[in-house]
This record gives sequence, structure tokens and C-alpha cells, in this order.
Amino acid sequence: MEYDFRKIEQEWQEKWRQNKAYKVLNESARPKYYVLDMFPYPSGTGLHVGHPLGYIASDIYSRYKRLKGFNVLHPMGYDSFGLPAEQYALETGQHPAVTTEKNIATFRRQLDKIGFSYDWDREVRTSNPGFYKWTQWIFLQIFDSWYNRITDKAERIAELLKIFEAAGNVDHVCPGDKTLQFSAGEWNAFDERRHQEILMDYRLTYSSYGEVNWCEALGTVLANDEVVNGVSERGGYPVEKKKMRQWYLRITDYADRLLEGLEHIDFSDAMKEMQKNWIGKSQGAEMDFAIKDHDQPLKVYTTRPDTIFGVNFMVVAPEHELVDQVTTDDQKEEIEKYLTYVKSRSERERLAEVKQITGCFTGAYAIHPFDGREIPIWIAEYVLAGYGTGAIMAVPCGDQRDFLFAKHFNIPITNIIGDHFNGEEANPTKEAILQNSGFLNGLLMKVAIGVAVDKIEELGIGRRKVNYRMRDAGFSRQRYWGEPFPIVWSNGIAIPLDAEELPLELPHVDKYGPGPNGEGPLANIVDWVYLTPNPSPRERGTLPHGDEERTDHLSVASKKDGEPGYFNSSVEEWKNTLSFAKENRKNLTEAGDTIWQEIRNRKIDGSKFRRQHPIAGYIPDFVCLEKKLIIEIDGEYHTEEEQKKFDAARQNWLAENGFGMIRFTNEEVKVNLKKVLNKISQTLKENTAAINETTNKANEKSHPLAGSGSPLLWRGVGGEVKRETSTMPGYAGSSWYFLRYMDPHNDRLFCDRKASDYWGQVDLYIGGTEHAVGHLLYSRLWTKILFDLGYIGHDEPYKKLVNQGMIQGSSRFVFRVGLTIYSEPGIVSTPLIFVSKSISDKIKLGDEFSIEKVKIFAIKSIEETYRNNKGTSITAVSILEFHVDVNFVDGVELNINAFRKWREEYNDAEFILEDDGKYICGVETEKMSKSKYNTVNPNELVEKYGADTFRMYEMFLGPVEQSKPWDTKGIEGVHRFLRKLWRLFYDDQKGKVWTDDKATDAELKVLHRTIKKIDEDTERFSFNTAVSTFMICVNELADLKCHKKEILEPLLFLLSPYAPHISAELCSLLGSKVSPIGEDAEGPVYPVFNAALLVESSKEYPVSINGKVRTNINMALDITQADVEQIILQNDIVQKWLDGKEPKRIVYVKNKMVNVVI
RNA sequence: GCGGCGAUGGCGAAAUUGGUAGACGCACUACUUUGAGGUGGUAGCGCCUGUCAUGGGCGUGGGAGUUCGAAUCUCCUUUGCCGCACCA
Repeated sequence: MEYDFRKIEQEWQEKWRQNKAYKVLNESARPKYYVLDMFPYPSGTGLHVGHPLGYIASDIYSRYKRLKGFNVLHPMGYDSFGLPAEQYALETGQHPAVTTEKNIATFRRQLDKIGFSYDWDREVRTSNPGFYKWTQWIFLQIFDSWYNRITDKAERIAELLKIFEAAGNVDHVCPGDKTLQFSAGEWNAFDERRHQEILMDYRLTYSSYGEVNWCEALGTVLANDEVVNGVSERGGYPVEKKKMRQWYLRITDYADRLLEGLEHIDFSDAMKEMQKNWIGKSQGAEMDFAIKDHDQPLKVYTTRPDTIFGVNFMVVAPEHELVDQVTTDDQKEEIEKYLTYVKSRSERERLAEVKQITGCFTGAYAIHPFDGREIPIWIAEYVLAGYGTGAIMAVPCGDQRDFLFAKHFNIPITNIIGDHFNGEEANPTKEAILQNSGFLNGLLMKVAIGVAVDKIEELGIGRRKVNYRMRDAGFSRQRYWGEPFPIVWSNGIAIPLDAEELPLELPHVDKYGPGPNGEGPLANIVDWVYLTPNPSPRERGTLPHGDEERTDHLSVASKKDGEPGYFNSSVEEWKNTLSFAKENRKNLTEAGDTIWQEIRNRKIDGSKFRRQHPIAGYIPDFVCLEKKLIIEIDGEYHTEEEQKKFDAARQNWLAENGFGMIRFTNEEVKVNLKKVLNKISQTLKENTAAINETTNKANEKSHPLAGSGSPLLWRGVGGEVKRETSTMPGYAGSSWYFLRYMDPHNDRLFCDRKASDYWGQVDLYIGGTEHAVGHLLYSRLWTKILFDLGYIGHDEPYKKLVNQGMIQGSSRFVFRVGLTIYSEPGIVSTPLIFVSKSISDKIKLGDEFSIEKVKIFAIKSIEETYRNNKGTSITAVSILEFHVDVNFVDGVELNINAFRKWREEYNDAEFILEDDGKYICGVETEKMSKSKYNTVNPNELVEKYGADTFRMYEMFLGPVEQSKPWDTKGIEGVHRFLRKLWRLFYDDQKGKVWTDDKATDAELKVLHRTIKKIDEDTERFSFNTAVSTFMICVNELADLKCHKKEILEPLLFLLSPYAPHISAELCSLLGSKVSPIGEDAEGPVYPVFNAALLVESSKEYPVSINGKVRTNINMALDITQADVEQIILQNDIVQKWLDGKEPKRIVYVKNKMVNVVI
């Protein structure tokens, strides 16, 4: 019986799927364990061998934990919102939802082949409304929160309101505007708009104008971590600074807690270091320098207040607000010139020319607070507006940049550190004794820092200050394929949707181009954006479609109801309606006029009524848009039966959209105006409840206007109401997805507290380093906020993080000959010639002989093509390198035939080979990528060797955390091992060879050594050594000719996490009572190590002379020092090395070794 | 410039606490199974040197140090990768 891995793997995968072997429940008597992979972005290129590395590692660990008796949560999903799908849509017109769906299917097919133990019932996709409903919901919770510095946690905005009403903001500095101060009285006197503006400056997600990273090519803003060296991380497009309204996460409020939290989690040093760097906390002082002939001081930030007497000049950022004010008339021109120059330079140029020294003197002087010196104020690019105060005190003897600047502009340098400064370069030491430093003279700099700040604070010219490099994270993108913000704007105030109105679904678009004014594609969908009933074309902004093809909900409704006259179906019709309405206003009835006089100018309840204002294509007598109330005065026209029918249909439609209507007859108005007005006032008050009801009804029916926001909240705001048209960034969904896995189908909450309390933190998180400061930081932030708000019980999402290394591709190159041809009679085409590695090397080195050889070869080829062409000569030969698909290369030898077929133009290519007739390719290790033709498809390997082999080989390559080049060749060794294992059970010739015989001590020793090692290795993620251990074990059992079930069955349980299919098959053939997959286990089924079996009574002690091992001597393990000495000295080899001398010392370490020192 | 991580045979690597450096696998060599290829099996395989044979010297990027003993600890240095970067 052969090891037919294809059949075995297919059958078992099918079986596990059918009996839901990997289903995980939220309640269990067993302890929980949560193993998580970073879910993939489903890209169009599918998986290469680098992707599954982490998945295999986590799968092995999950299976291992399961066998050890844990209830293991091991889910998988897709981060399916994102830029690439949308870029693809822009290029091809295919809807991102469609391509994403397709890509996911491909991913799933590939993943399934590898035999993972995911519970697919818990799958999440960030682009599913069922998922992003909760992303939006969490966003709203964050929106409704602020950071209380006193309790040091996020709290609800309602709490903040209470504080403001009672005490103003004296205890709570406004993070958005630190200068803002108001008392309770002032607060209470502010109007609603001012309230909302101030609250926005406190919210943890907020919208504000700010400098953003704008990427023109991508048509969107990017977060700081998405910009690398001045270009976009994706695509490498230029990024510029631009002022725009954006949403932000106030992550800076959490800087300290994010920093502090790192102490309690198990991340690699590198990872922690990266996060620390990103947060960039620095301790220093902020201090004011008076400016000569000027009221306002210059505020600077420094981490080295001890160097205060070494200041020789001040530098402020070119963008600094004081520049304008302090520049003297003499310098105005120079400064203008410099500012123009700075503005002309893109971010990229600035970064590229970091070492260039530029700057300009403003003509102004600051006054040194201690010695009264006048210090010139300069502006220079090297000071950034965004950090600290945007101004520095320059100490050239201690700071290299200041030093270079001083040298460049011939500014004198004060030395305050004596011999530590050599005049050649700055010395940033803290160990020097200060000189020329007034009251700090004679102090060690380290000590002087504190002394200086104390003095500064005492004089009231500055204070201790902590600064962070981290900025608030941009949270909006001018893009389509992301979560829509559950926010509507009304007269500049952001109003959150009600929870019941979520999810706010992403509307369908046909075009993905940007909207007007730098807005995203959603801005093009007028009907979706504008919630003001029946907005005018002016309100709508631009018109996306041609007039004739405009088919919005209004016209749809009109067609449905068969009311051609009442609803607009085109702009033309709308205009008609409008002019009709205008006409109507001139011809008010008597009753109408009576009412109008009573309700105009917000006379009733402050509600704004309009008369004859077109709405939903019809023109009611009066309408209050804020409260969605219509008043009709029943004229004669409407008494006709036919018109009554229309009225009913219309009223029905209006009701569905949240409009209430009250009607009066002309008589009523004339006879009892007071009663009529009372009724209006009454209805305005009551209407809110009715409106909510109708809105919900509309939602259920998924009317085009469904989810149009809560009218209740618009009260008192009025005016144009439109949706936020940005979408959330890629990291929104991934900031909390690990919580959704715990309770994936919950439609009442993002995750039940019971579920999150049960599963708690992710015990093991495996993924790449590329998310160090993006996803990992943001998800830590969201977790902390959700914790503060009481939705979950832990404030760090991941207990332990393991970063898998990158698998690099091993690229292969071919060397094409580049020829410069001189041709007498006319043009000849260049022959396509490829030379093998050694020849190309020689040509590159300028080896005359090889160049001549190639020339002759080329001439011959040309002459053969152009028979009589004798006038051709070759003047120069060069070498061009091209990536060649690694699949055409066996090791380094090119398969010439396959290569010829690769591209049409290669069909007739000629090859100059090595002496042994082979074409040898160039080799280089680089990132695995389709464009480099060095990707290896895991499915081809699974097809050829099986999933078990593939899994083990990926692990065998080396430590999971290390980057390493892929080499397909080695997979044979692992495959050999699995076949060797199989032969312990079944032999090709003899068939079944396994027996029920009793195991010997030697065999048990082999088994238990293996159990111990595998257990330890798996526990510490040393999967490569575990695979070796399996190999050693099988080699030893084969040597012992051991075919005993007693030994082999436990071995299969050990192996099962690594190679589940073969283990399951062999266990089944052995007739095992328990599955090695662990699906039916109530408790641990993992083999238990029995130390007693490994106890030895003696050991081959290595004996070294002066540290070099010379022989081995077998001695009892518990032998004493005295006995050792006696035995050792009798040994021939030791005698030989002693050469008659007495040993100085004999070191004996029990269970280790013996060392004789001569 | 700052920070982090590494450097061990032809290659991927192992050495968990300072205790026999190179386990395991690939590649390679020889033999064997087979008609042949593949497969399977046996043996060899760090470098240098040497023999009838036991052997000897060197060796974990380089240099110094601590130690009876260092791939492992300390200092210096070279170099590679990764991250941050006019961050005051």
C-alpha cells in the first residue's frame, strides 16, 4: 500500500468539512486559547509561498493546543475593503465588490488545499454590511467620547456636557485648542453651533481642517504610516501637503497609555521599539524668549535646557506665524525670496536633499533670558512647523545641525563644554562640565538639565513639557471602497446617525472617479448625499447624469404610483415645478394668507415654515423641513374625487419618508384660527414620535430614502442636510475584527460582553512586521477605548505577537547581449543573443577574448540572416540583465526550450552556453513578487507533494521569525521523511507491517525523547527543530525496525498538528479510539512524557584537556569528584596529554563534562 | 544620524542555562538495488595536514577581554538587513 497523499488529503478534508471538525463553541469546560492570524487583504494575485508561513505556524500551534485540551478559537477572514480593488475598478470598471468576491474565492480555494483548522463559520469580511455596521457603530461610540485626563480614560460626551454646564472647562484643557477657556456661565450662553464646535475639539474622533498627506494620483489623503519617504506606500505616487477637512482619531490622547501598555505585552523588542519610535515621547522644556521691540515672545521647545547659555541663534520654521510679524523691513525681500523657494520645493525634494543647508535671517533678535544677549532669529527648512513649537534655540556646539548651520552662515559659536568641543563637529554629550554658562557653570550637564528647568519655571518664562512625535491619525479617505461615515452634516455640524439606522450601506456607483472639490466618489451620488427633501439643483451641487437619463427615487415613485404630474423625473420638470410654485406664491388664497401671517418668521415654536415650497415633486401649501411637517389648506381643487386619489397616494409617499401632514379647510381657518394654530403647535411637538415611527417603517421597506438620518436630531439645525462623503481608511475594520470572531453573528451588538470576557485577549497573534505602527497601534487604541467605555474587559488586544519573517524569492536572470551595430548597405536587425553566466561576467569585466567571441557569433548570425551582408561590423558589446521565470530554471540551469516558448520574440533567440553545454542563470535574493518572476505557487507544490509535506517544509526552512530565501529543492527531503514514516506502517511489497507487539525499552526511549522535544519545541514556536526531531525519531525507529503500534500511535498524535492528513489516515488504519485531530476529545489527548523512561545510570562524559575534548569516558552519572579524578588519571589518552605532569585542577560538572587543566 | 536585529560548512540551519560546534535536511561523492530512469539502501562530507593505523593543527565576520571552559558574556571593530529620520 502506497502513501497516496492526494487521495488521503482530499478524503480527510472532505470528512472534516462534513462533520464540522473545527467548529468552536463559546462555552466549554476546557480552558480557552485564542490563536489569530492577521487576516489577509484578498489581492488579485493570490497566494505565494510566503503567505501561508504564518498561517501554518498558527495552525500547528492551534492544533497542538487543542490536543493539549484547550478550547481553541482559530478563525480566519478577509480585510476586504481597500485601495487596490478600487484602483482596479477605476482601470477596468469592474465593481470592487465583484472583484473582491472573486479574489476571496481564489484565496479560499488555495487555503483549503493546505488543510487549515479554521472555523469558517466565524469568517468575517470587513466589507460586509453585517460587519461594517459595527465598525460604524464603534466609530459612533468613539465620536461620543472624549479623553478625561483626570480619570485617565475615555468618557462619554454627556459627562463632558455636565462638567461644562457646572464648571466650564477649567479642569479639562481642550485638546483641539489648548488656549480655549470658558466658564460655566459662558458655556451656557453659547449657542448650539458653538457648543458643537467646542465638543468636536474634545471628541476622540473629530473632523477638522488640517494639513494632510494628499496623494493626487490616488485621489485621496493618506495616514502618516501610509506615506514612505514622501511617496505613497501603495504605488509609490508623490504625496503633498494640503489643507483639507478630514476626520481624525485623537490617538495622541492615548500616547502615554499606548507606550505604557507595551510593558505588559509580549512583542519582540524590534516591534516595541518601532512603536515607541513612532510615538516619539521626549521630555524637555518649553520656554519663551522675548523678542526685541516686539510684544509677543518666541516660544521654543528643547530637550536640553542645560545648554541655554550655548544659544547663538534662533531658528523658526518658514511656516511659523511670527515670521511675518518680526521680519524687519531690511530683510523683507530676502525672506520673501526664501519663502518662495521653500514653497516651490515638494516634500520629496526636501527629503531628498536633507543635507543641504538653507536659511534666511529675519532681522529680528531674541533676548537671552539670563544674560540679556541679543540672539538673531533665522528661518530655515530644517525646523519643522509640526513638531514642538516650530521654533528652536540653536546650540551649535552641541547639535550637529545647528553647528553646520552656524558654519555655513558664519555665526559665531559659543563653547560651553570646554575640551568636549573640538571646533570640527558638535558634541551632544551630557557628561561635560558646563562653562560660560552663568549660574550653571561647573555643573555636570545631566544635573544642569533639572537645575535649568527649575530656574526657568521659577522665573515664569517656561515649563517642563512632554512632546510626542506622533500626530493624530487621519481617519477619512476620499475613496469609494470603504466604510461610509454614519454622519450627516447640517450647516457645518456633524450629526451622528442613530444606532438603529446602521448599517449605512455603501451605495452602488457606476463610476469610481473623484467627486467635486476633492471629495470622494460618493459625492457624485446626489440622491444619496443630500437628505434635504427634494433639494434644488443648486443644493445638489453638480448633476452627475445627463438630464434625460436621470432616474432618481422621485421619478421611480412617480412611475410606481402613476402620477405623472406630481413628481419630478427630470431637471426640466423640476424647473417647471419651481416656476409653478413661484406663481402660486403670488396667488395665495385668503385662508392661506391668514395662516402664513401667523406662522412665518418662525412664529410658531421657532419652526421655519416655507410656503409653496416644492417637495417630492409636489407643492404643499406650507412645509417645515426641519420637522417634516406639511400643512395643507383644502381648496376647492382638491374636492374632486380624482384629485383626492392623487392626494392619498402622495400623502402615503410622504408618510413613508417621515413627513407628517395636517389639513384644514378654508372654513376652519376662517372660523377658528386660534384652534388651527393650536393644532399646528401641538402637532409640531407630537410629530417627533410619529416621525420616528414612519422612518423606521421606511427602513424596513428599504425605500430609496431608507436610513436618511434621524429627523429628531436635525431639529433646530435646519438648512441643507448632507452625508459625509469620505469613507473610512483601510485600518478601520482591522482595528476591531478580532473581537467580531468571538461573536460573529450577533446582530444586536458588535460582540457580546459574555463572549469577549470568555475569549479575552488574543493569546497568540501571528503576522508580518509591516503593520508595526499601523494596524497594531490602531487596534491597540480601539481596544483601549472600548475598554474605557466598558464594552470589553481587557485593554490590550494581543497577549503575544509573533512576527513571521519574509520569505524572499530567489530570482534568476538571463543575460542578453546588447550590440552596437555598424551596417554598410542598410539597417539590419539585432540578433537576440543570450550568454551564459560566466561569459556575461567576463564581458562585464571587459575580457577581450569573450567580447571578440560574442562579436564573431553575432556577425555570423547576422550574415546567415542577411545572406550577402558583408559590410556589418559590431562596435560595442554590453550586457542587459532580465528576470526569467524561476519555473523555467532547474537550480541555475535554464530550460532553454521552455524559455523560448515563454515569449514570442524569444523563439529564434540564440544562446552562447558554458563549456559543458548548459545555460547558467544569474541568481539574486529579493522580495517575492510577480513582476520579478520569482514567485512560487503553493498549490503547485501541494499538488506535487501534498499539503502535509508542504506544511512541514515551510516550517523546516528555518525559524518562523527569520526572513529566508525560498528554495523549492529541499522539499524532497521532507517528502522522503513522510514516505519513510508511512513505510513504518505499510510496505510497498509486504503491505501491512505494523504490529501490536510490546515495545522495548530502547523503542520507548526513542518515543519519549521525541515527545519531550516536540512538546518543548512546539511550545516555543521552534517548528523547524521540531521537524528535525520527527526525522530523527523516524530514522531511529527505522534503524530499530520498530513497527509497533504502541510506539507509532503516540508518534502520530505528536505529528498531527504538523501533518494532520497522514496522521489521521494512519490512526484510522491503526484503529485508534481517539482522533488525532482532537474534534471529539473532552480533554487532553496529547502524549504525555514519562521522564522515568529516560533515566540513565551512566554517561559518556566528554573529557577535555585544557578545554579541548580529547576522549570520552563512560562513568556513572552520580559519580563523585574523587572517583572522577581517579578514573580520569588512569585513562591512557589523559596520561598521554599529561606527559608525566600533575594536573593543576580537574573540573567536573555533573551530567555535563570533565575538564583537566594542566 | 538614531534605534533594533543579525553574521556559524557549498546551501537552509542546530546548539533551550557558558559545558562534545555543525544535529536535521539539501547539494555533492562512492558503492548498492534496478534492464534503465526514478525510488530505496549503505558509507563519506567544516578547512588544512597526515597515516598501516591511532592522529595533529585551525575553525562560529575581525580584534581584545572575562572564565577551567565562550557561537553564547563584556568592550572595540567590520559588515548585512529592518525601522525611524533635519523631531530640537
